Amino acid sequence: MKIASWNVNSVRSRLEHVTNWLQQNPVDVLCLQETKVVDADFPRSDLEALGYHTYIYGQKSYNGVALLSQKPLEQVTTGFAGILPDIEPEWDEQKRIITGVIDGVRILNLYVPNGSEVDSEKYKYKLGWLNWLHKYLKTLLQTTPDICMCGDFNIALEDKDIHENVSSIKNHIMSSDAERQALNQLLALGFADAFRKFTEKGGHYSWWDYRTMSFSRNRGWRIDHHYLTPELYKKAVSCAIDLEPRKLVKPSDHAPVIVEF
DNA sequence: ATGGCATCTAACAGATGA
Repeated sequence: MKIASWNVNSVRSRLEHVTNWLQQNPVDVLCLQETKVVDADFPRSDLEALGYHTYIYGQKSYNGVALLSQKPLEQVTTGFAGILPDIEPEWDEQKRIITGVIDGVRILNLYVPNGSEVDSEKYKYKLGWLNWLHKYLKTLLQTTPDICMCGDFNIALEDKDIHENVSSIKNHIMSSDAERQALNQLLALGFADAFRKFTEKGGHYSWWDYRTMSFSRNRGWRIDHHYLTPELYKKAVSCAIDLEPRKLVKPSDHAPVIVEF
């Protein structure tokens, strides 16, 4: 089974890239982030025409996640409230979580808040959001032991996941100590990085800033991840970043990442 | 130190992203 994750930075702006990519890369499930569209305007029919079932959780202008699956998904849930029904509704005002089950595997598609700048209000929101995600995962693991947690985490866990021209990594958004600690606490529940099962070296990135020709200079960050529970991690046979869509005209600033298990 | 670039909104500048 192949599961891909791709922050498309607007599914409507990227529709042609997404449909072309799916035709060339017929994955079982594609997890999209930053769809930036309300559900009524999601380009559902274009994707269904390729044989994909669509499960969407969007909002106006910002955020938004979706699952595209060749086979129908079971037990689809959205938001924190899908698993934590008592959570305050404000934590789901930003649409960042959608999940579904395929062949007994829970696919968890996340768009973690960006955080803006260290110590900003958005940064505190990011850390609070990750704290709720910890509770969410603990609950989910009680009923679903096999989880593929993927998406745009907006966190680079190790220095080698960041290009060498970033100064003060420890105080930078996406690599600060508190962000890494929060992510490590999630992983301590029993998740491992699929990419690192196959690739030890740094220099592999999934996001490059649009500005300053970052992509052509490979000044990027690896912030899009597939984290697997133990049985899935054992079964994983590959995990790779596809650079091709990032080379196109008007690309997303993220590249898709694909895991196979 | 700043802004670079891209997307969205009922905009023509500002918020957001990372």
